[in-house]
Amino acid sequence: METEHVSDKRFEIFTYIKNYIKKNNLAEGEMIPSQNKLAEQFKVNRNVVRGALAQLSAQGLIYSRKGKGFFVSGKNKPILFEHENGMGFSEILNNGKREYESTIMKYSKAAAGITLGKIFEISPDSLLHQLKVLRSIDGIPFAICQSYLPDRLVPDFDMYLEHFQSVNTILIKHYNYHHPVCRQVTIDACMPTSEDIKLLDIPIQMPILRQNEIFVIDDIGVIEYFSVRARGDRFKFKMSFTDSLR
Amino acid sequence: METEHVSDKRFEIFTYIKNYIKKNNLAEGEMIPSQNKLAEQFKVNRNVVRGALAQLSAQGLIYSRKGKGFFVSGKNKPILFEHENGMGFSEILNNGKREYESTIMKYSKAAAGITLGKIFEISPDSLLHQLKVLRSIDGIPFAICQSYLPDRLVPDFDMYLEHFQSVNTILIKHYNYHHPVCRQVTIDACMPTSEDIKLLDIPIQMPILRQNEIFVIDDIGVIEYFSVRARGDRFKFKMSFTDSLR
DNA sequence: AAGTGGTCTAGACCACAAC
DNA sequence: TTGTGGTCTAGACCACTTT
Repeated sequence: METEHVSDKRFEIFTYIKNYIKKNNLAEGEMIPSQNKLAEQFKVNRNVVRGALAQLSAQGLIYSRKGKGFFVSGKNKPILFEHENGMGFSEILNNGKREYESTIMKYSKAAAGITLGKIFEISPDSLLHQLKVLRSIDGIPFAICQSYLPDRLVPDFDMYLEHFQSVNTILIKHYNYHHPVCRQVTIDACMPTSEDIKLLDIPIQMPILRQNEIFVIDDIGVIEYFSVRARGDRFKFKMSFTDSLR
Repeated sequence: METEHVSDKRFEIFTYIKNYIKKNNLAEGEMIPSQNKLAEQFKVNRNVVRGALAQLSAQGLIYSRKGKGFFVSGKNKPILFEHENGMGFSEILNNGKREYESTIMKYSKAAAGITLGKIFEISPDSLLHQLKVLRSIDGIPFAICQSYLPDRLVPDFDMYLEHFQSVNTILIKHYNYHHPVCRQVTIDACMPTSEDIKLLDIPIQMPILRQNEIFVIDDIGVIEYFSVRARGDRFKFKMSFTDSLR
């Protein structure tokens, strides 16, 4: 009764390498045996080894460098995001006392369109500042941030983009706005775009955690629509109800 | 100046198929050309076609059935989860008026251990009910739910598992507990385990959204630690601060 | 020059499904 | 029987890195 007949050498090698890393306690950056070595050791074709390595690579456990070899990935400790009092992305990074860098990727001013128009409660023709920023932590690209701000509330916003740290800083420093608060957060997962893969340096199947936030200022209205595409392996989101429930 | 020299037929075919689906407006379940057809059409080896198909499959755009072919995946509309008042998983499904099925996968009673002991503020030796449930919506497996409940608060919990609907129902109906409220939520993304892949019927690289919740009852303490592993492509998480900020 | 990963070819055999 | 996807072999050529 032949049942299944799963020889599946690929899976065997896949499991072997996972255990190999654990057993030999390989640290980040240490090399694992080459494709040729593994092919010889398991008496299989190199293509089979490559299949196993591809699977491990897609799961983010290893990465490859042409001409060098395959290496163990870092543990990528997740960064905790707490939403208790409606803090923004930058404040969370600050409060966690993490060193972070912000690089402006793109700036433009364009019509809101229907979807964004609804969020800001303005006509689709109204102008929005659109700012794309790459955030890195410990030198590792972490998130692609996209901010939208209504032109009427922050005229000449683009004049203050030099030495950019965060949108919040600009709002407080140059416009004397009170601290904006987060009104709504939405989170889901999605597959990375080719831009995500390039900028965040992740494998093509690494999940992206997408977080959208709407920031408001009392008596003024929606000041910012903020959308983050963050490395799923470094993103941890937490909220507590302790205050609001007591 | 040769630059790059990326022939990359795989990527060419990958893009072609993506456009093919869009252009021909293929609906869920419709078949795409076979590996042999594509190999012949592009004058490449079947292995190259297989590489492109694997990438599309890993991204959840297509799926395959042995002996039949490759087919277009469904759009998998996300299910929205709102956290305004500390509702639980089941309530959210109920409020959304979605038909859902719960299948008990496993039940046991075991010592809490150190980690769970801390959450429940009990000794590691104390017993916990441990319940694993598979939730499906519209017949599609959606999430694997793991519940932990302290034995001392819900003795004979396992006696009420027939015709199981939700833990909440049992707590209210059989123990007369007030409605438990959520105290804390944590969310992150992770790669699926082999169990996730099997039970949720997802590709091996499809991200899992993991949500942990701690439920408490006033003056009684932590009643349930709830951990969901949900299909990332069907999970959308939302919270609003409207009430607490006004 | 030798070793590494990346891509591709040509072909074999298998399990499964439909006719 | 034919066509489909799944696995694997054997080997070629390329680009890149190290010695």
